[in-house]
Amino acid sequence: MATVFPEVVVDTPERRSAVTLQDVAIEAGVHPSTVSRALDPANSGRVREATRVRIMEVANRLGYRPHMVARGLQSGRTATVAFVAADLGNTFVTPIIHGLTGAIEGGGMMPIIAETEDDHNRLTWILDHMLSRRVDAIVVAAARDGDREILEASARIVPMVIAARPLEGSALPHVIQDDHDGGRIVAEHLASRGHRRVVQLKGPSDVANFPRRSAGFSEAAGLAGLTEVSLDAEADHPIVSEGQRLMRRLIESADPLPTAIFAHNDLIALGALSVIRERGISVPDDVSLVGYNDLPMVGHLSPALTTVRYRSRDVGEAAGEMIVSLLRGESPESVCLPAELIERASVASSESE
Amino acid sequence: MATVFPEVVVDTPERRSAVTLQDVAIEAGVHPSTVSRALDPANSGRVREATRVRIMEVANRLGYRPHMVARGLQSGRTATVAFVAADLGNTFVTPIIHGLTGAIEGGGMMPIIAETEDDHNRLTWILDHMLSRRVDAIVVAAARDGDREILEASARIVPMVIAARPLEGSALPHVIQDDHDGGRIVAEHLASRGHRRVVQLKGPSDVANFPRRSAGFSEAAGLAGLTEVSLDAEADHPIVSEGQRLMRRLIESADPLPTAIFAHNDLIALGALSVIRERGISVPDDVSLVGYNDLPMVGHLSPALTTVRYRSRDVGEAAGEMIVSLLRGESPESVCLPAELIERASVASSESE
DNA sequence: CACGGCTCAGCAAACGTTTGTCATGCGACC
DNA sequence: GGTCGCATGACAAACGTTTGCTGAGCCGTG
Repeated sequence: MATVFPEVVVDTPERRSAVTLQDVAIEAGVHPSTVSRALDPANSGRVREATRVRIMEVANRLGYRPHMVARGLQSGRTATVAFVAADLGNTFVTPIIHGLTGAIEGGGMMPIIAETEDDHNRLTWILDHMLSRRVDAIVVAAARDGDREILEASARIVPMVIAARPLEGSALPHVIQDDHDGGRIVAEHLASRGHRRVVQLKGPSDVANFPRRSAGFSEAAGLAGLTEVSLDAEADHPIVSEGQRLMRRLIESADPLPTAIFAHNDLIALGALSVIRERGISVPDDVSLVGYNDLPMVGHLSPALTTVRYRSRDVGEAAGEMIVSLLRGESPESVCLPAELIERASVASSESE
Repeated sequence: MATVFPEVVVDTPERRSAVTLQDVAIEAGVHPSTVSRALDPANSGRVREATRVRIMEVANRLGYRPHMVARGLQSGRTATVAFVAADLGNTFVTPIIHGLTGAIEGGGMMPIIAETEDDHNRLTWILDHMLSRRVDAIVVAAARDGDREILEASARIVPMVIAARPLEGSALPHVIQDDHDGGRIVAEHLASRGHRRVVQLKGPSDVANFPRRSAGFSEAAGLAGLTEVSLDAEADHPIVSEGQRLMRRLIESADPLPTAIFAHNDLIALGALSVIRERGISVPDDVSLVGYNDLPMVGHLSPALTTVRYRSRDVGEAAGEMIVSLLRGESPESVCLPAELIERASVASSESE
């Protein structure tokens, strides 16, 4: 049985602009290497002005476009930065990508994205893949405790910056926010509003941000004489449903409820809030609530959520600048951005004394 | 003046795993081409089983990692998909990237990201750059009216999918949502709740979603006998501050206010809401408000925002699947996802009659 | 007038793969 | 027993750049 149209492949007439450096060279009557130099601002000094102009004219006329893959093979640089996130579904990461993109695009670099889903094996696979792609650098915003070795191994091959999530016990360059201090200012804020019994809804302890927030909070709480109700559970992931789970557990186990709750991030706070509401409890009249991250829009919640601002765009931008610096052969300082409390309506004064 | 340490460059001992196909070949005592075939599942049939096993053992022992840049140069494929967004600051895009990544990573493909900032010249530059990088396909979620020609020109060179924002008058494969119908269901909902005088807070008309929403709304409003208060302005960009501007203008120009407002997206709705509040007007008691997109968290606003759900994750995923299909040489059907109204608390019944 | 140095451009060797073609050796079939 | 075909693997030519080296002219200087 014969195929109807065996050679129907002649479907794409001029697919892939085939014009190459070679073509330009021939048309301009020079050698390819001369074209290469003429087109590279850094080397165009090695070419006579008249020749350069002629070459550029030809290049434009022919619609020449550099072949970055070929260039990458020869030069070893791909103008590509890997960005590894934990969860691309989290609105927290867009601003990081935004900042990163802005910081690196000046050099013609662009980010290439992957997502670990907080799975160590996936992280390993992704790093391997990124190394195969010969990215110029890697930004990891998905570090967890068990990931240190694999990350440091990769960092020995290609420049790496740890962002957003600290990597405990590692000397890799990083740009993070001061979570310990973030925890502290929350505790002090609650104390200053007269709260005495407080509780934390903790994020997963293998993501270093959360133990740090926890420690900062507990230390300051102790100093301020607060009593901290302990909950024998932490969130498996920093997401809404886990916030709901923790909040239910708290309601079952603590009677009376503490007067203030510190949720380790806004999503957990949101989950807690929904459970609180469905039980007919009022925020902030019956219980105060503090989140973390200041996600877009939590200022418009009812009540507007008091939270710690996390400047994720700045984190992405700083990470990008650090990459650029690293690539220049410099040794940039790690960055630790300050935490900042955003006071809104979800914390009330406690009349408990 | 002599440089202190001229040859301090010996700083990176084993930077870049230098082990190449060549190395594996020598160690295994075969020709590089044999290694290449042995490692490629599609061609490993051309290699004796025993040889294949030996080669793989050597490759593992040496820690061989394929050099995707070299492969890309030879094969013409880079396993890379360009994703072009308008504004990476918008939480709307993360889910799109999420869906896209999930759909293409099966084939080892990864997205490379850029942002137009709704600037035609930037779009042009980005497309050029992506073509230089020899991406295998491009997903554009940033189309505006004036972009049609440049997009179609690029689409002649590399497979392209238009996502999220329709491109009026173009036959390029696309995956969008039915904005016209979205506008319709909003109007019908308002009518069914007894509203008679309504108004639109329009998004920029060069982004095709908005005229479509507008048309769908107006047609259905006409059919339902609603009178539409017209506002002689539209948002320059679909962002909060523009929503505020439009709302102020509406308050100045319309007396009395219509009983219901259709904001063309949630951000505009949010801006409107903040102005409404600062004037002491109540939503939904004095005026009802509908948004569009169902951004994460608008369900937790006060009042919870009635809005049209935009399944941006699904859009990203469908776009990714379409890319995969296109790359297989197929001709996938364009996708138009249905709009769905999410009724919440920001729309009340009107007792206006 | 010769020679040193500078400017300009060509030559060719990489960079690490993939892939079409060719060579060898073997068993099988007629 | 000769030829055919198949399995296996080597060879070499790409893919489109960049870059160190070489060399031809030219100018100025001694």
